[in-house]
Amino acid sequence: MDNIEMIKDAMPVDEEIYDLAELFKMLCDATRVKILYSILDSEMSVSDITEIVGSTQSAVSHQLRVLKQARLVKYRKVGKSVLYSVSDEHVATILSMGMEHISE
Amino acid sequence: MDNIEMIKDAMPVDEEIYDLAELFKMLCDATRVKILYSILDSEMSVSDITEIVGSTQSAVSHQLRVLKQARLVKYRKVGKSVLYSVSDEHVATILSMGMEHISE
DNA sequence: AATACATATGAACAGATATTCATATGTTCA
DNA sequence: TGAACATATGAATATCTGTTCATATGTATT
Repeated sequence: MDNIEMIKDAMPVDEEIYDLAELFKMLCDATRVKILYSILDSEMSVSDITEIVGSTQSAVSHQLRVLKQARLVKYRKVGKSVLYSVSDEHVATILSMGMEHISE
Repeated sequence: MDNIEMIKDAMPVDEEIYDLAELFKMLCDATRVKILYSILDSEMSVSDITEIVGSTQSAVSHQLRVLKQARLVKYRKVGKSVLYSVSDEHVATILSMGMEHISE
């Protein structure tokens, strides 16, 4: 078996590749990264996130929806507010891996 | 100091955020992810990568340029060929962190 | 019930991005 | 030198993406 075939065999299947790319797609926008940093350690309301991120309420809400669909964030309603937080600790790990890479 | 201010202070500066998003942007396209997997362990020529990835020579070359600009891959010329490989082991780490996340 | 507040959402738009096609550049070998 | 091969590149295009604006939905308070 030649080298090319070996690499082909080791390659994740297409579905995994797409899912992986999809995950990173969530992290490739500065607004979304800021949102995730905002809610990494403690849950935050949309208006607080908006204030922290320095964007508009609408833009933040749209992006939260995207993150929600990707299951990267979870939320609970409290009165008029909705509190968001990251859905699992992998998010923090991936972000800090990335940070480690760029700060060389 | 309230919670919002604390989070704001812990937030990476904009430049870091953008660089981080930029890094993940390199990984948010299936073709680029496949290319990186192709050259994770051993260097490969453009035509071999093209064959492994199952795309066109032109598309692969364009994407290699993008990855090159982001310093995620390095290359050396050997005869008519150009052999590409990943520029550092962080790439593999980030990819496998991502894989770990999606395979839950 | 009326008002104010918090969040979500749809449409529209501008900018970014990946691919394709055609072709240029560069290298080897006869 | 000319032919064949390998890679790079520019232009064009179609698609995708993030923001904005306007407004809808939902909740609490009076």
